[in-house]
Amino acid sequence: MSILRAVKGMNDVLPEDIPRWRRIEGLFWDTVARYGYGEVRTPVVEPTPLFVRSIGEATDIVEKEMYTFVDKGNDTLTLRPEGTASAVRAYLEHSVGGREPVTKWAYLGPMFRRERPARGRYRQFWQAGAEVFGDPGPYTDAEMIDMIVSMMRRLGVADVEVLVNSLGSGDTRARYLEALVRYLEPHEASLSEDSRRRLRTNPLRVLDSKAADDRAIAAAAPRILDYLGDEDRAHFDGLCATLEALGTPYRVEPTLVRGLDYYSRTLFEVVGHGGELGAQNTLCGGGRYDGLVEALGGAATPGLGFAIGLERLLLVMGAGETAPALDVFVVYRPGLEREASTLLKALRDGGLRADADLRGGSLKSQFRRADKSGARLGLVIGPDEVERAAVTVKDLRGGEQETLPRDGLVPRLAERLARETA
RNA sequence: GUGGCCGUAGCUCAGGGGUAGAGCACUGGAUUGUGGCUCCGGGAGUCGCGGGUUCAAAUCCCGUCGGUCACCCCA
Repeated sequence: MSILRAVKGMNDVLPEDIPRWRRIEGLFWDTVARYGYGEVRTPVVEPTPLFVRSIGEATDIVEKEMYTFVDKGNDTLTLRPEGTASAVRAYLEHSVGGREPVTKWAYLGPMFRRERPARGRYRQFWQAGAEVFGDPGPYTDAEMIDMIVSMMRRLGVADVEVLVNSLGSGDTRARYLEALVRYLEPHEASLSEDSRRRLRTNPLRVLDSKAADDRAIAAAAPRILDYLGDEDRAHFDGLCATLEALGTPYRVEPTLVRGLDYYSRTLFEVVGHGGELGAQNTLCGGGRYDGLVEALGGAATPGLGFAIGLERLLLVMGAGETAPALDVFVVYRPGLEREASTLLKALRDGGLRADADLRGGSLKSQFRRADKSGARLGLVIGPDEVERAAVTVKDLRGGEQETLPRDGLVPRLAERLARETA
């Protein structure tokens, strides 16, 4: 394993790409703040059993994708493969439910899954997500979906589709699973190997199969929406009606299942259609997990959450414009390094983003660097300027320049830059 | 995890047994203290890595690592 190569499926983000990331992050935080969420930060490692018990023993994530290791104290730990389990753990550990009836948390950070990497799918990938504890919905469910869609719109991601489904709860699920297995069993011989296995371990997932034969069988399978009990039905209808009231386009997708065991009732996915996405076109996934908090040892508390894959969003979001990193670039004649340094300090202390090439070199080469830096203004210091206690200020877009007194220069420039950007 | 395709300069790529190339990028210059356009010059590559075949391998063979596509799955 080369030490000069990032671990497979894990990536560096270099400064030139950071503005796009910042745009997403900034918009995410701005959006969730508008909806009343507070930020939560949890560790990237948790005790392995937390994930096994929340995500589910028979899921792909737990079965084959976790980065699990034994630390020096002999504890078995896992790099978090998703954010909900940690959020629930923190919610319980700090007894948050006892202090407030409804809790709205948002988070942004790296997640880890050992899968075969591909475009839009990495072993360390970034998710921005949110959780709501204590609100049974369905209005919050609709609000959350609407929040995600409007955020994507603001990012310039237009071509998206919202898929929703309900997995019901308790009785509904039991009755449906029975009907589903009864339907699938006669077709068992025609199912793919994976689906045959899932028929035993997690029959719902058979609906999720992309294999052509499986799809045909799944298409004719009984639909969970036809099995919803009265309360589940009312919940789902309430979700749909609220989405319509909010003007959020959506499509009911009865075979939408998703790979985590903890979901109940509302389930949704936002898929993109940009050619950049390839087969990994799920931009966001989420749903309701009303049983999870209790299953992990807390009081019965409804839960709802989603996560957006940032790398995928990056593939489909609009280019946007990026502001140059510098306001001014100082250019000086050899021998005037001290003057250049003190001018730079004054500019920076005055709140301007200023730089220079302190290696010196010809004015020509310094100006070339000034140009490449994207700075708005070039400041020139030569013997003439020093003698007159002045600085020559050149507009690097137009080219016109004037010599201004050094005294009062910094606030003057700050004002000029502020005026021109406004 | 299975199968296909691809790895040559920082980037995009040509070269498919006989001395490693182009464009862009980087860098120096085109007379005195001025960038962008143009012109001239310069630096830069263990041809992903390891093994094999051969007088000779970037080129052929095997393995391996990485990327990518499909499957699988998901964000």
